[in-house]
Amino acid sequence: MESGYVTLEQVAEHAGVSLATASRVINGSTRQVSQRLRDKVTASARELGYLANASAQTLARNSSSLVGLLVHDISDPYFSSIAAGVTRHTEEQGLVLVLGTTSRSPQTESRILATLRAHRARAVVLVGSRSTDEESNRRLAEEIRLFRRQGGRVACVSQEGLPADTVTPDNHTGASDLARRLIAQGHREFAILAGPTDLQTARERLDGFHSALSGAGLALAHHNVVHGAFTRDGGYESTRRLMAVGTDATCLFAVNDVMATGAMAALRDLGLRVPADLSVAGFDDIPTLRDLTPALTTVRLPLEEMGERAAALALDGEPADQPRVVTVRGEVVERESTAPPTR
Amino acid sequence: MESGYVTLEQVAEHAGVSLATASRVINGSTRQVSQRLRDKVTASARELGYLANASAQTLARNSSSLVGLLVHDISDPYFSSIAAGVTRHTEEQGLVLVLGTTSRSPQTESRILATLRAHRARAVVLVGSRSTDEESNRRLAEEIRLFRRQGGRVACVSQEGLPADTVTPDNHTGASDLARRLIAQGHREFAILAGPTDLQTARERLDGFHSALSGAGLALAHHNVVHGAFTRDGGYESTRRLMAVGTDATCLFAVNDVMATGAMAALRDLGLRVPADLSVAGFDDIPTLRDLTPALTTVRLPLEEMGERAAALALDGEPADQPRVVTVRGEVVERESTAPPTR
DNA sequence: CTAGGGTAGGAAAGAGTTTTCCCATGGGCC
DNA sequence: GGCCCATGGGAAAACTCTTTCCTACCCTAG
Repeated sequence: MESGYVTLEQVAEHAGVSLATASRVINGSTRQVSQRLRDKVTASARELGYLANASAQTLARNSSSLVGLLVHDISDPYFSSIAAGVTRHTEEQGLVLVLGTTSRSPQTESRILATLRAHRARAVVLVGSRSTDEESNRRLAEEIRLFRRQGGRVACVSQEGLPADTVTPDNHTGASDLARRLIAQGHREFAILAGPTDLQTARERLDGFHSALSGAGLALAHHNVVHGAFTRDGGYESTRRLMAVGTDATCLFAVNDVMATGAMAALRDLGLRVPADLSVAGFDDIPTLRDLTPALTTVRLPLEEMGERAAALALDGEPADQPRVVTVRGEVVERESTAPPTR
Repeated sequence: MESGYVTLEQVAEHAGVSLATASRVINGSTRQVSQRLRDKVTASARELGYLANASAQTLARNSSSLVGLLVHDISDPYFSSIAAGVTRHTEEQGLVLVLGTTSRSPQTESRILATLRAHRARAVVLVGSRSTDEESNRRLAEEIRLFRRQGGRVACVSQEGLPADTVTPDNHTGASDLARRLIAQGHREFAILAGPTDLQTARERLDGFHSALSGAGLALAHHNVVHGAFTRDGGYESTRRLMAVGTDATCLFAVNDVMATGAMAALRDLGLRVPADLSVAGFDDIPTLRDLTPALTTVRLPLEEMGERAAALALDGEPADQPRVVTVRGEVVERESTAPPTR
């Protein structure tokens, strides 16, 4: 009470019982304790202000209540939406969420995974597509195997192909659906802000969009595909590059919403109106960005729910021996940022 | 190597030294170890893939590498921006960040603080104004004292008056400065989305705005002050209520940016143009919302930096015996959402 | 009335580190 | 040459729990 901590031993002594009995009362083991002693122990614990030492419990039980969450950048609303879902699920179960920010660096990712392993974390949720680089994927897979060998569980969001359960959007279908809707609006020439070349998610969305165009007998000019960073500023900069050389496109598809936001800002700075001069579409339907004007035509993903489901995969039920994949369909949401072309 | 873990004892045995020596090499204590043994131990550790058990270390050292971060809602960009700053600082120091989401519930807050105490967390950063409710503040203060008595450190963002270091924006001055700029634009009648009545931050911003109006000899009509939730939807709903009864104001001040976003959405839905029909101003300058159109006139706060400084207060240097307060000045940013009134 | 089985309680052995304390060795100094 | 001190190494205690194993007791059945 005075300074420092109250230990279970003190509680036991105060209650006049053994350490074992006190432990059984406090954590409720399989063993029964008589009501009389039970009352005495709980009364003593309350009186002394006992709070179990989580490290000691982790050590003794060899299993902790920590759950890791790895994101690239927590200030990106895409990640914070998913994080909210993961948080909800872990908090419901009385678990502790450890937030790791990788800044898109595989080394940092490995470092954080090792730390979680050191803490005997119960599970970890990896969010965000990683690169298609073979070497770093191999190392990540190895890190995941180590984690699982120690009894930890792993789930991913948007990252198939790893030895772990996954919740992933159907990027290909979503982008195809979007493309067909834009074609139905009358668009024939498209430009694409395709994100980084080595990012799986970006690539799938590009492919899906592309294949729908092909299906409609439309071609995608090479100079109308611009690669750049998967961020708001990447979208801005890619758009400036695109417009600097000029484009015949009537509709611009950015492979995610934050890039689309950057694109709209760039177009505004160039004095172009959306959708009058150029339509713009995104992907994700990030809640925070729904108040943009003109409102963004995009593919809605249930981000928070995806986080929750990933957490559930990593925490609930029995661990699967085969990686499970939960695919989430996106739904096209048509808003004001796209309109039939005027030329 | 096989399954489970490698312990320090195995490393020691493999290297042919005692457990004590191995421990000294791995963590680098004050004691010297000869280069010869040092090399043997590090080689063995690497070969066996040794990873220290963090719980055992925490137990033995009675101090962990966990740092708590408490926010109301991580998907709110205000909090995620601050979280990014805190993350940066903790990650630099090799510490582990635990994210707690309180959903604005004092009970949840207490529960999470207790959990952090159980884990012997090194420090905790509390973000976000709490209510002016005496009772819950008293209990929070008590919780903080418990935490500090156990050697933990505490820092707050936007919450003065607790027994802990604080980084806080100068809400009063910021709001006053904003009011004066709006008056200079020609506005004379203002409406205010004042947020919850019991939220300290909201109240300070209201007061600051109000006092600048008084200073300019302007009154603030009672029916032009609307209270509501401190969120985007709160702003939307407050605006609908305000406009339902009608207002003579030419400028609407929302006490934070997310509320201002809701306000702009509501006005758009009502067919009103910003700023032509009504100017709108906010507070915070949240990065994610900078791409709104019309761009929001607001008071810029260096959110990420505030998070970083709070983390620094909680982690660097010596703990202060007196609570330290770092005040951050906000800077008015005039953008397109406000313009001289047309009537 | 005794043997057997079930149950509540406690002693003690872990769990994997750090750290204290003790010992041995070697060097410097008189 | 003997003494003292500094230094590096190791044994063992400490940290706070959980859990196994043992004992004592009571109840029931034969």
